[in-house]
Amino acid sequence: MKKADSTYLALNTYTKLMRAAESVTNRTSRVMAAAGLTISQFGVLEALYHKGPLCQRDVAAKILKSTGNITLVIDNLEKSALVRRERDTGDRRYLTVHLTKSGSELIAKVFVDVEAAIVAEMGSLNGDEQELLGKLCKKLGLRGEQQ
Amino acid sequence: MKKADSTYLALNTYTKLMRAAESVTNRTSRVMAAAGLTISQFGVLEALYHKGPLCQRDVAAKILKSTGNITLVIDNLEKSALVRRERDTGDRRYLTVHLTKSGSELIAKVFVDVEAAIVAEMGSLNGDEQELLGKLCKKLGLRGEQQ
DNA sequence: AAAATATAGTTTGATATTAAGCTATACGAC
DNA sequence: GTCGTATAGCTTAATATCAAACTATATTTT
Repeated sequence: MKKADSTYLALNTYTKLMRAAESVTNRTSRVMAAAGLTISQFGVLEALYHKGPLCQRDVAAKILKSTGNITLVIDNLEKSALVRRERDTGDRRYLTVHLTKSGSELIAKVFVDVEAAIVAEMGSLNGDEQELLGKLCKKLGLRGEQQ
Repeated sequence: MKKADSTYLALNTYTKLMRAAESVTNRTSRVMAAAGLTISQFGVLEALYHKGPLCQRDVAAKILKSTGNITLVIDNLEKSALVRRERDTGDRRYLTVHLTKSGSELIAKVFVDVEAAIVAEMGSLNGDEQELLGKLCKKLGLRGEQQ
């Protein structure tokens, strides 16, 4: 394969990967928006829902965002009374973030809907195709971890 | 395949797709950041570079963003003297956005670097794998167009 | 021609996001 | 115990992003 061809193929593949990810994200985020949640807010609630109360640093690590960002996202979730902060009595630097009752109820419902949306999105591929896509994506993603 | 299994597979595939896209984006955006450009700014400059002068609406359509957003991005590019706006003499509602000399020089250089970064990213897959990934992603992406 | 409608771009208000610097707390070394 | 360092979280200043309301211009209807 000539250099020009391989460059063309790489750019083409890149574009399709980005479009697919964007397209899937757009549609799943509509489900979140319908519940009044942004993608980040959903990410935080989901982390708390599946891992239990976490300190902000762990929340940040879980959804791969900066701690400054998490402060704001949790501020907004707190205003909506979906989470509450609790100062750790042992180490007072830590704030543990808890789901409130209404936060817990909301995320339980929205998570099911988002899950269904993702399954629907992936429905354009059969099982074998999904496995294949997963493997190829993993190979690409791994590049990152190693560097 | 049981429902639980197919749901699990779909969620798993989704996660890998997102991670791969994120990982590739992170690394290509570093190349842009090194040149002092954000992803959006790069997108605008690249559109103008390959399509010639465009009105803001067309720029917005090209990079799939809202027109309100484009106003700001172009404001910032204009401050950096990388583009200039020109009021259309025929239909005065239109502003045509042009690359300046320095904008043109910058994007010519940065585009080559970004292209190289993308080729490097895709390098973890061989040609056949890239074609396969492209096909699978296209199937996923298409869902969007049809709806 | 005047009124209604459509279109291009801007503004506003909310949220997100990062990097970098800041405060408060904790902990280990001396 | 005090000092230096590390850590958790907050703040600030940019930029991004959207939706919705708005302005200016153009076009269509009547």
